[in-house]
Amino acid sequence: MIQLKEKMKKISLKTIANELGVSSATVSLVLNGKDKNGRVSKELSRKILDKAAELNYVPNTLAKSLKVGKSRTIGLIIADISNLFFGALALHIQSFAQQKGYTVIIGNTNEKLNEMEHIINFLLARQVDGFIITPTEKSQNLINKLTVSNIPLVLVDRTFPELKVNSVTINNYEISYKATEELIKKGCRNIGVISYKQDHFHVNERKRGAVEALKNSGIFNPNYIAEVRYDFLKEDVSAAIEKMVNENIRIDGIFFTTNSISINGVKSLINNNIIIQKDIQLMCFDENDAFYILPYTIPFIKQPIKEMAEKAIDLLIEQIDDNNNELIKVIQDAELVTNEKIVDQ
Amino acid sequence: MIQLKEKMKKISLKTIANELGVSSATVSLVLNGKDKNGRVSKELSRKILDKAAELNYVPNTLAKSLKVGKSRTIGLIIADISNLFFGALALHIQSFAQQKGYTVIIGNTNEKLNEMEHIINFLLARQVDGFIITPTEKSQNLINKLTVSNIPLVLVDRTFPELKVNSVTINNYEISYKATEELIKKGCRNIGVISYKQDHFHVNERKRGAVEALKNSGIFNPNYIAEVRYDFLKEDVSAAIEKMVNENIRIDGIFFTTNSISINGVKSLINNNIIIQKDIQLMCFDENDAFYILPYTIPFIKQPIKEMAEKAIDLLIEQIDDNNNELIKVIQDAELVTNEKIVDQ
DNA sequence: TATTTGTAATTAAACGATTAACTAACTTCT
DNA sequence: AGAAGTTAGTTAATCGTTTAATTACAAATA
Repeated sequence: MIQLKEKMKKISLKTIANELGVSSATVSLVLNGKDKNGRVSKELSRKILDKAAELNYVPNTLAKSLKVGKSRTIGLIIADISNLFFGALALHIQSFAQQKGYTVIIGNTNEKLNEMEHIINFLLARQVDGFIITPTEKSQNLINKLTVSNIPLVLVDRTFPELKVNSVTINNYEISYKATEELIKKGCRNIGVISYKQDHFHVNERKRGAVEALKNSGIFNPNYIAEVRYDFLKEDVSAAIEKMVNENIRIDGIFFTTNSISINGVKSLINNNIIIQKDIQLMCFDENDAFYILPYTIPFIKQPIKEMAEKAIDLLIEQIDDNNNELIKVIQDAELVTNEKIVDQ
Repeated sequence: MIQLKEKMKKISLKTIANELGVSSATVSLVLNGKDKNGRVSKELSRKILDKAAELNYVPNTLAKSLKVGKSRTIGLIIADISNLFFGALALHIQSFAQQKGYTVIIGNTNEKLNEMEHIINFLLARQVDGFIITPTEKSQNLINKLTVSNIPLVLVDRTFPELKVNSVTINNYEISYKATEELIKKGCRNIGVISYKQDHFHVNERKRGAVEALKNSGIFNPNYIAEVRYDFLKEDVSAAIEKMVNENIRIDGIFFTTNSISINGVKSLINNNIIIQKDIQLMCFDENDAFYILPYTIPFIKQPIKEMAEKAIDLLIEQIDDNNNELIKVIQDAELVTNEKIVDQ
């Protein structure tokens, strides 16, 4: 026997209006709380509210968005969602957005420019009210196109300093300088720096901060500066570590400029039987779950992820609501976390 | 000087139609590729396509969705997005959905029933075409409400066996039985099991599988079975491990029934100076980044996350497109990964 | 009494797209 | 030549809301 699917009739404003013998405008007014100062009588309001509940009315957000020209949706474009930093960032952005009544649609670019372009167009078609973006390399033109179109936009974590675009970042140079000084204070004299071989302003700022600190202490050694490729992260970090460890003067400290580099660096050190915190002092970027199982804390630079998320949402919604046109570049301070327990072995 | 925001006029079908002096219906036909077999002439098609490109036309998905009654959006409701397993699941679901032309809106319930209800209503208002859900405890009624409303739905990872609802899960009982046998084969005779004190069918099945294996080998000991609370995970796991380790007959193997328990368990063992793979053999649930830095691989049960994601999307879209009414419960086989390197110390 | 004010609703257009039904002008066939 | 078929479009309704403008009536004021 063929079972016909019961075509559950959708409940709309009109359904309620018809059942009550009123106009759908009145129903809309009541259901949106705009029935104050003599728009709709108390009794009718009550009846409408009751009927809506009875029929289990669910408003159609699409129709509303179409009418009012705002979708209360924001596009979040992340460079690499499998990276824990971005995952946490996305989580907080979503949470803050929700608090403000916005939905977030997440897109992942995998650090690819063409994917970024594709996702932006896709989200534009979905009528997002604005974007929060961690831009990929060389996406200046794409970003620029959005800003000249007056589309609300905030870059986060990364930015292009030459562009007139709102951003929320941390003080990459300063905190890296300070973090490197911390290694020096601990007595390290042969300090390595491992960074990406990429055109990312924020990462290069970190490297610059570390290098400056080393130079100002007179212990800078170009042999100890390594650059790894994003697409060969594991191999390159491993090679860099092994080279540093086998130099005639052995390295006694390393500064990693990103969390992905940090994780692979720590793994390489463990594999090479270098005892962290004894043979070598480390400074990582970002807190990391991968270090959770270690019996000690590796010093790291803690980014104010939650605050960045909140600021980004605030900036964006300000632009959306007020059509605020002024350019704002927020720089938030990262924090050094060094409360390590010394490993006892 | 006040700078007036230039009210960038939105480009719609009508804009194109007007500029070309044709009807918007024709434009719609062409832009949707429905201009075949004598609907629109070659030249006009060309002109419309060119004009659309020239004006940088972006279709309004909201309007389309409103008209056709499908949003090509699916709601993904995750119990705990900070959990790596769910993160990976979400990533793959999103990726497969995108391939099929669907957008995913993710909601996070934090394992809370009322948040789950709230998110479902929110997404219903956004006119999602269907749901993929990892349901929280005691959400049977909520799930049931969706199914009786004929809303396309697939549960994933977890399910309620008593409910007539589509699901994609793994063979929790069987793989746990097999995994425990593996520990026994390695010579373990005092095997602990740490699981959640919760009403989750899938986790309880894992526990049942382990317990059955132990019983069938005649080495079941109720003292070695621990249940921890979700909200006090760290403390409870730590206490359980310490108790097991300090029993008069020391434990020589542990089976963890989830990845979060696994991580905390491994951390506790390391903190207690128990040498994993020497003093004790482990079996974890799920691959885990937190173990990435260890110089050895801890045996684990690998869930086919990608395949689960794909199957879930396929099932859901089938329901959406074909109004397919038949009940399907997919059970996929998990895999035992035991290719560990022995730690050399 | 005539006018204003206040209260409680309705009307109707609009948002941007889709699509069934229709028209009009040519071709082709018998 | 008339009927039928093909080609190339248009018309108009519709999806579910919102909202400015309007109406209708009652009460208050001049």
